[in-house]
Amino acid sequence: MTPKEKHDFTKERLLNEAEALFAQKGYDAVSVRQITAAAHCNLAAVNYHFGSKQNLYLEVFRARWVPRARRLQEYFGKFFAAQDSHSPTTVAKSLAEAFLIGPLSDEERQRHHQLMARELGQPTEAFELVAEQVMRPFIKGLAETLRSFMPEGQGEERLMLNILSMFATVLYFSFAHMAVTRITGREYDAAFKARLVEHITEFSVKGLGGIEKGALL
Amino acid sequence: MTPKEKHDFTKERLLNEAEALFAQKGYDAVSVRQITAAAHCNLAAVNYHFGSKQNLYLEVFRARWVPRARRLQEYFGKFFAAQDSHSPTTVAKSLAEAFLIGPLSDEERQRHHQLMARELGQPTEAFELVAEQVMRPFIKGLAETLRSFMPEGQGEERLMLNILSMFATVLYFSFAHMAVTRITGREYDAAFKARLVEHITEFSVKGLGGIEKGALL
DNA sequence: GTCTATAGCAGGATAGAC
DNA sequence: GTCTATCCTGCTATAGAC
Repeated sequence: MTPKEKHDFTKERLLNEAEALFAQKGYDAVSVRQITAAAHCNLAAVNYHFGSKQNLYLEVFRARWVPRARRLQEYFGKFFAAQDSHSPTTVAKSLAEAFLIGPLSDEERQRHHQLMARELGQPTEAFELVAEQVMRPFIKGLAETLRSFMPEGQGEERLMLNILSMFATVLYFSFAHMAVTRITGREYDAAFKARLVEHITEFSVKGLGGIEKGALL
Repeated sequence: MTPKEKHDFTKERLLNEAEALFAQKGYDAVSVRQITAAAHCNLAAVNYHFGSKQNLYLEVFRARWVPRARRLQEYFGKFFAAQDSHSPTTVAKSLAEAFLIGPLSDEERQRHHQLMARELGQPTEAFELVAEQVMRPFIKGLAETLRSFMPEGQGEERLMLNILSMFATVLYFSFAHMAVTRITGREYDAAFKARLVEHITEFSVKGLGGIEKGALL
C-alpha cells in the first residue's frame, strides 16, 4: 500500500464515518475524537485532511451527499422513463419509489434523509450546496414535467406548492421512522416500504379527496 | 419581591430561554452558560432548579411544550366545531389553520415545531411524552372523526397513513421555512400563511388528483 | 501521511459564602 | 435562592517527531 493509497483510504473512511455520525447525532453532538475513533485513525487526521471539523462536515456534503442525491435523481429519471405512460401519477409513484426504496441501502437512505432534514430545519453553509446543486435543478425538472399536464398559465406558485407537498410526504416517512412505527405499529420492512410507496402515490395523486367517495380511507 | 417569587421567575425565565435556544440550535449546540446568560441569572441556577441540563430539556417539554400542544389541539377542536359542516375537508382546513396560523405567535409556533421535528427525527427521552400525551390521543381523536366519513371496515392502517400524511404536509411548511421561501420566493407573512392554509387544505383533500382535471396545478 | 503530545479553551457540575 | 469560584473533563486545533 503506497502512502497515497493509505491517505486516500483514511480520507474516505473519515468521510464515511463522519457522515454516519453527523446524520445520526447532528454536528454538535459528534466530536472529532468519535469520528477518528470510528475511522480507526488518529485524532489529528481530521485537521490534516480537512483543515477543520466544520470543513469535514461540508466535505461530507460535497463528496458524499450531493453525488448520492444525483444517483437518486438518476434512478428517479430512469424509473419514470420506464413507465408505460406519463402522468402526475407516474411522477408521484417514481418519486416515492426512488426515495423510499430506490438504489440505496436502508442505512444509506436514512443517512441521506437525516442530513437533508437537518439542513432543511436549520440551514448551515451546506444548505447552499443542497439548494443550488440538488433541490433547485430537480424541482425545476419536475415542474417542467408536470407543467405539461396542466392548462397553460395556471400559476407557477401553485405548482411549486404541490411539488413541495409531495416531497413533504415522501420525506416525512423517511424521517420520522419512530413516530410512524409507533402509530402504525409496523416496522420498516420490505412489505411496509412497498405499502408506503403505494400509499404515498395514492395520497399525492388523489389526496384525501377520495375519502368522500369512500375510495381512500 | 419575596424569595419564592424571585425563584419562580428565575425558573420560568430559564424554561423560556432554554426552550428558545434548544429549538433554535438543538440540545448539544446550546450550553448552560448561554441559557443562564439569556435568562439573566447565574450559571449555577440550572443545576439548582433542574438538577442537570438534560433534565431542564425534559422539563421544557413537560412544562412548556405539552401544555402548548394541548392549547393547539383545543384551538383545532373549537375551530373545527365552528365550521358549518363536518367533512374531511373541514378537518384538513382546521388542522392547517391551527398549526400554521392558530393561537401561537410566529416565534412560539416555530419553537414548537422545531422541537417537535427534532424529536421526530432523533427521539430522546422527551419523545415518550410527546408520543403518549400528545400524538397518540390527538391522532386517536382525528381517526374517530374521520372514520365516520368512511365505509365501515375500511382498514385502520390506511386511515393512519392518511392522517400521518396530512401532518407531514402541515409540519413541513412550518419546519422547512428556508427551503420553502427559497423555492417559492415568498416570505412567511400573513398573506402567504393564508395561502398555505388554502393550499394544504386543497392538497390534503384533493391531492394531486386535480392535476389531470386541470384543477390544481 | 500518520503519529504523540499538548496547548488552550469551553463544557457541565458542585462547594460554600451570602 | 442566588452568587462566586473552581474542579475536572472533553473539546478543537496544532507543533513536531517519525
